[in-house]
Amino acid sequence: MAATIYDIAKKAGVSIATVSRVFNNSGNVSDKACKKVLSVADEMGYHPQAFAQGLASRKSNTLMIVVPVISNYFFMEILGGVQDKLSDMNYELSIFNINPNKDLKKQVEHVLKRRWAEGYLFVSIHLEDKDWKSFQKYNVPITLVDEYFEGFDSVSVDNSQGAYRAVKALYEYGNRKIAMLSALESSKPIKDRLKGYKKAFEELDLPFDGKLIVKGDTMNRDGFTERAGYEAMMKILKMDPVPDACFCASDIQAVGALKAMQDANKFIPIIGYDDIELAEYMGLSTIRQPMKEMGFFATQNLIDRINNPDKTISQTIYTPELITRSSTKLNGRAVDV
Amino acid sequence: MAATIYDIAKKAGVSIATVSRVFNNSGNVSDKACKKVLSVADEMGYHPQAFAQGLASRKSNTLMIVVPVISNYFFMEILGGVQDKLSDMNYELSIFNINPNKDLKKQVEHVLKRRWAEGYLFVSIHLEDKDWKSFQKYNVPITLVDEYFEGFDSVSVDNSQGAYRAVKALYEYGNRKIAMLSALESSKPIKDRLKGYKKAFEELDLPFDGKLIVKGDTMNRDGFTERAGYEAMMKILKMDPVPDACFCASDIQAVGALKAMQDANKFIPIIGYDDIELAEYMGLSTIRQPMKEMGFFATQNLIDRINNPDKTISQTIYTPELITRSSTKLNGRAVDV
DNA sequence: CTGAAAGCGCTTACAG
DNA sequence: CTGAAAGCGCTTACAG
Repeated sequence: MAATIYDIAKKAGVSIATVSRVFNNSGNVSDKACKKVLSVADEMGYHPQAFAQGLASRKSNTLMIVVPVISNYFFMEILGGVQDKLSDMNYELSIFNINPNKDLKKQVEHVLKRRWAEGYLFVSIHLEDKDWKSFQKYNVPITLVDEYFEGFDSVSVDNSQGAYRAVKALYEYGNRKIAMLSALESSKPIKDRLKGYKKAFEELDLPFDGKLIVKGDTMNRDGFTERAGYEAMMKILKMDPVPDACFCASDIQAVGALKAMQDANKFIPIIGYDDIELAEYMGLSTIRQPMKEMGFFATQNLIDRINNPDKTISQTIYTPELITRSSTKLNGRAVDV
Repeated sequence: MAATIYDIAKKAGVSIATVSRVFNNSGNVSDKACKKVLSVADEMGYHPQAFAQGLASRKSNTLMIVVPVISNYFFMEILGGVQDKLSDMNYELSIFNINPNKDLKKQVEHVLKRRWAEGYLFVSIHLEDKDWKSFQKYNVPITLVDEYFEGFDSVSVDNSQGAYRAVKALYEYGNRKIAMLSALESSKPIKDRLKGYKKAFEELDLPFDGKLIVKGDTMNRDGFTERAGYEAMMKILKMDPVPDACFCASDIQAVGALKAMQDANKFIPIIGYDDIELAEYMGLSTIRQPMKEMGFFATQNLIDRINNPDKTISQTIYTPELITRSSTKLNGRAVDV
């Protein structure tokens, strides 16, 4: 059996209170006692047990990040930002992966009830306002990322605005028949991006045509995959006439689309969405979401709220930015390799 | 203040033992009592607190995954496999991110001492045998991924063999001057892949030339980035004469290399390493590491050990597989777009 | 099937 | 600066 605080106290000839003080840097310990405790602890390989500390102090020192799909690029970048913020803070990080086959609301509620963490970061979890509202009663710090609800801090990007900018840029390059390479319509980001796409058509006075909105057949990860992008672009290239240009709902789909164009040997200008690291190396024009910054900022926000539960709720909305690279530059000419 | 087991017990007119039994499905509770407890709990939004359960039962129901860099593709895929395995198991998952600026061994030891988890998955953590050995005294289930030590279960890939196969394949396609696009030499995977590269040269009776081993200048993530790959390939293409072909130490570097070839408008056959999802869409030939399977299997292994601490230690070594795509097909002809 | 009670390993006023 | 003691919210033999 591993050593406990009692073993250390006995061997060091002090009380458990003193041992506790040493490990919590709470001061009020003589140099001598401190050294003795530390050396005994080191010798016996002792360190306070996280769970006992958590229970006694009523602080878990843990943040939990709740996500729907763990291996997607958006989440990876967010996670990177979270880690950057956490790197020199004394918090543990737990990940809760939502099971897509079970009830979302129940899973979220369960997580909250267990009181595992001191604060929760919900990433890309989309619920109705009334559901979010019902969680307020748990009275625990929550920050929403890529989602919006007035009762919690949130950090998100204006998806509609992003799509709008993409279409408008394509238009300004001289394109008129602008397709959208979409994904699962019921997904929140797609809904918002579709909205922006349509808004652009209205403002630019372009004739709207539902057939220009195309998605792939593979719908895992809600269709945000290279494969789905490939499939969709193949459909687009088979249209007659072929659209002038295409707005892709995500970079990862755009990667598949690029491949499709190569295989079909037909090229149209495209703009992606996200600005994942790869985009630069693929020469992909895109709408940049500052994912890492969002993760960093959201974490900071959450920690601030933990330390100050009464601070004003803040809604942070980033406006996505157009990044121009070569994928929009072949505009106008019919490129055949 | 949130409800505790006492509140529920009182309101349901039973003892706390009964409430506990209900939530632990330990049976021996009358239907009536069970229903009553459940309805009261639901009404008061009660669920047992994880930390108190953990302390009392001496089980944390948590697995911890320890990694050096959180946002790299290898880790992402491993994590995906871990989650797949965990999805219907009753375990929490914590992530511990090693801080590259602090002492590695101390951090690992600290993690172990806190006894946060019931089992630990170390991913790409490379220590000397004597260090791993010293951790055996903590007597806690540990599975190593992408690392080998005889005292713990491990799951890894034969990196030397993988590199060997890549070079041999390139050779069989008729190439003789085969470069290696490398990364930080002190990184364990690079060491092993270099070994395989050299072994192939010997066996194939090719003249070894250290100048053929090239790396980029950017060394974040140990040089496993698109940028480093781009830089290195640019150097390779400037060599006189240009090498016939190139083995890239990772797919992500190969992506950068592909871009470099495009920008320089010079193409040589290349083979990557990993088989990340993108590889297929880039037409990148590669050496496949079954990352997701490794994560899945390692997790299963770890859970098995938690349940049966005395089971025989197992070392699982996957042999990587050559996947042929278009990036090796332009062999022989001098392609200029 | 049920409850009283001890114990898990800590923290933290409180009194000195 | 130090220690005795209560308490954190559970689980789990034990006795019935």
